[in-house]
Amino acid sequence: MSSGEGKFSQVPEDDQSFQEAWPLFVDFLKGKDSRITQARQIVFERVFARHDHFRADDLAAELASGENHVSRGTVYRTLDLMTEAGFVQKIRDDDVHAHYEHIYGHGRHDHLICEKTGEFIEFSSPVISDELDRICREHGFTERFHRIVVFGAREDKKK
Amino acid sequence: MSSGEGKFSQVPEDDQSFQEAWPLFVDFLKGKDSRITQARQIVFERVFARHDHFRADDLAAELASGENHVSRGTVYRTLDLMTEAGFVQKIRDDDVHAHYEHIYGHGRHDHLICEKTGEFIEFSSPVISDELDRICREHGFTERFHRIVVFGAREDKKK
DNA sequence: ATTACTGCAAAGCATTTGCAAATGC
DNA sequence: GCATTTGCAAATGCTTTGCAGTAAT
Repeated sequence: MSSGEGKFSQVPEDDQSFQEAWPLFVDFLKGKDSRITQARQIVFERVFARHDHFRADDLAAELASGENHVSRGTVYRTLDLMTEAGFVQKIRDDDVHAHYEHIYGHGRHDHLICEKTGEFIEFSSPVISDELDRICREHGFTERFHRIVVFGAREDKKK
Repeated sequence: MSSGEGKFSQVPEDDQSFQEAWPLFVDFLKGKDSRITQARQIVFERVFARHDHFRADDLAAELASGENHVSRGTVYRTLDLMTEAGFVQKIRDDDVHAHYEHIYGHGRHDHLICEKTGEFIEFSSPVISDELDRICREHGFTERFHRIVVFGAREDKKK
């Protein structure tokens, strides 16, 4: 898909994130009396190797037929664990397919989704966060997390 | 895609909304060389009779076995038409099931979703809209529509 | 009379699950 | 050596679709 001006491309951030995050996931699993398995590590690593968002079934397909086989079921199961542990967030919307992205080291953010190119543009806004806080308070509501998705199109650069 | 030019009804009663909206849907269908059928009217009416949001499959199940039979396929097809015409909006999120709600006479709004009760609390915020506008502009992005969902829980009031 | 629409049931398809075999601890 | 996981594949469950009959124009 888009490959051009990757603003993160010069930083080996993903790899570093992985190095930092994996031990945390290990702890998480231990805390649940769950096991540190090869399949889980493969999935975890693959998720961190991906940039931005990805489709669950896409990842599953990729891993189901690579050299590091991980079955579809296991990919979905591991993605659930990673969500529970807070390493990925689900961003499923108008699409039937579940999308995920890893958030460790990124911080929460939301997206503008270009319907022409499928591109995901990240943004985050304290103004909106504050306002949502206010709204929640007003309704006696405690937020666990929120999701904002703006559908539309990126304007063409001046022709 | 905004609705209700100038005619801000003070009475957002569902029945009245239906009375106002149905002719507009008729026009929409005529404009597409589509037919005004009994099934479509039943679905349309049922949607307006519902308060707030509902699940597509729920509506389909209801109509598939009532006195006014409308088959599942037709319900889904009609819901698509209504979405295209702007009478309902899809609010699908963490759930596999598609949710809809009619927006005619309500105006766009977003939701706090209580994970304990499944309750949908509506809100709308000019502050957020303005901020989103600003963000879109900043990214050279044209919004078609957006969706904000806040997951969490409503605090117990008393007791 | 046309031709779109409906109903039904079968097909799609992402995701989940049951169970025997494999693997972590 | 046991319990948890994995890998299949079969099952789910919402949604879509093909087709023949039905209804709208």
